[in-house]
Amino acid sequence: MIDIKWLEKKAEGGPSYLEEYRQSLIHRGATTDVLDQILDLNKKRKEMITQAETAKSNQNKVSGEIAQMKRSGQDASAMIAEMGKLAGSVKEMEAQAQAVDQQVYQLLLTIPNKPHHTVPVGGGAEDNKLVKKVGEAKKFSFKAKEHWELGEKLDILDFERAGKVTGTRFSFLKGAGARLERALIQFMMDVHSNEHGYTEMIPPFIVNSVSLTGTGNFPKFKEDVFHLEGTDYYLIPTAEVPVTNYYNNEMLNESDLPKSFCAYSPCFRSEAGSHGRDTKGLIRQHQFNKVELMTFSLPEKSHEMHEQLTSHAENILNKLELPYRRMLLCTGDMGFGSAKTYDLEVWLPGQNEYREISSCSNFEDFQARRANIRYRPAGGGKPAFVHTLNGSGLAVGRTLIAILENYQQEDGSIVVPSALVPYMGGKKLIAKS
RNA sequence: GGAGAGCUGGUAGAGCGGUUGAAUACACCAGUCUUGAAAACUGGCAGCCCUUCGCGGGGCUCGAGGGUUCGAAUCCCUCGCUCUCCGCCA
Repeated sequence: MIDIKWLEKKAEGGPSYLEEYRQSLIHRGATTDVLDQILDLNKKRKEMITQAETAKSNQNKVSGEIAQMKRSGQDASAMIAEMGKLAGSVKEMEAQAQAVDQQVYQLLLTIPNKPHHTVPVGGGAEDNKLVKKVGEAKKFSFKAKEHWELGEKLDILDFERAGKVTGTRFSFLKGAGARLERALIQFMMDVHSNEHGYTEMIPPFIVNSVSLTGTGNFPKFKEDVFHLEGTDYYLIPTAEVPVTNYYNNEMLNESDLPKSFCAYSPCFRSEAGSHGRDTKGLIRQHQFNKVELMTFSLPEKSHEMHEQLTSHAENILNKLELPYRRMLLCTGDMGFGSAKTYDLEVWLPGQNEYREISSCSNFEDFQARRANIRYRPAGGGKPAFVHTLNGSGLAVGRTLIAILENYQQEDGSIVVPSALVPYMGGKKLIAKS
């Protein structure tokens, strides 16, 4: 959530002061009249609060006098009768002020974060900036196959039966495929907890609407998550939701920060609105596994932590020796709550293109404000919002795809990356049995 | 699923209709003492909102939401959560 005071202050400087933010809203597909609406309502809100509080103040004063009189044995019935008449209108004014306050809050929940100044301005993926490229796209002496073809031939992936059992965008992993998925989870969690210092976590895979509001999924992206009918429970679209809300409504100490967690979870996404995209294979499933990296940081350290977190995700790709590139997303291509996002894109020879395998974002105080996660500065002083960051470290299903496509051989067998061999019980090759 | 107990500040924990936004302790911050640290002592210390250039003033918040009342942390209702016991269960 954007700070209403920041918005107010910017607006005071004249229309030009908000121009940059307005532009970023447009790039993110939002309309900017919400801003004017919010600013107007906020003015009204302040007036009404002042009015209601003046009345309330008066009521409190008289109540105090009544208490005094009662204590000294005087008759206060005339005063009580008069206050009785006023009580209703005071309550009404309070309710009205509260209603406007709620309106402002609800609107604030629907507008995206402001981009960090290092983020390139742009409308879509074509304006993203290449930060670096690691590894060379492997040359094959034969035509590289796509993972679904490889997987089905090896009998380690089964989409057809998943369609029967559940529906489209689901899959069975089988035999060495299931084993490879499990090995990847284990491997990623080991690297992040042992080498990168993250505390591992397995969060609830179901959360409530408060948590989803905290991370920014609600109210705007409600249709993206699966709802458990008749409850306030939702399947998590990412472990980011439970892990970020781990400290919801809490006050941390500066000495507690930074706090970093790596969490394994399945992720569930309705993929509403992506009909027809990536319908084949494992790329876009309703359910997939992911290892998530999440950091609660001091505000002044968060961009440094962002670089670090991204490099931790990259480290998995390095160890698996998969070619990839890091993109800095432009204002128009970033997620709703992010101030700055790096995407890691892995090379997929079967599809002959780079595909996102991790997205690492710094939300600054956007989520902390929604979820009310603060810390008390070490030298004493006012509590402040923490900064939250997260990134995939990595999307497991897509990593499996990358391994199948990059490590394929002409006969359709798959060489197991050496870093994974111990996690595969010593198996070095996945071949047709 | 049944029965009971509880939910108060950063934490623990008093208060149970009217100077109680809340005793006390711990934590935290500042200071005295100390070569330094610890201990001891002294003082400070909830958050949010409105208002003010500032000093300050005002309002709200004792799990959440309603209600009773001139007035509610305290009484009533609904919901959520936690704990204990019983049942069931991986």
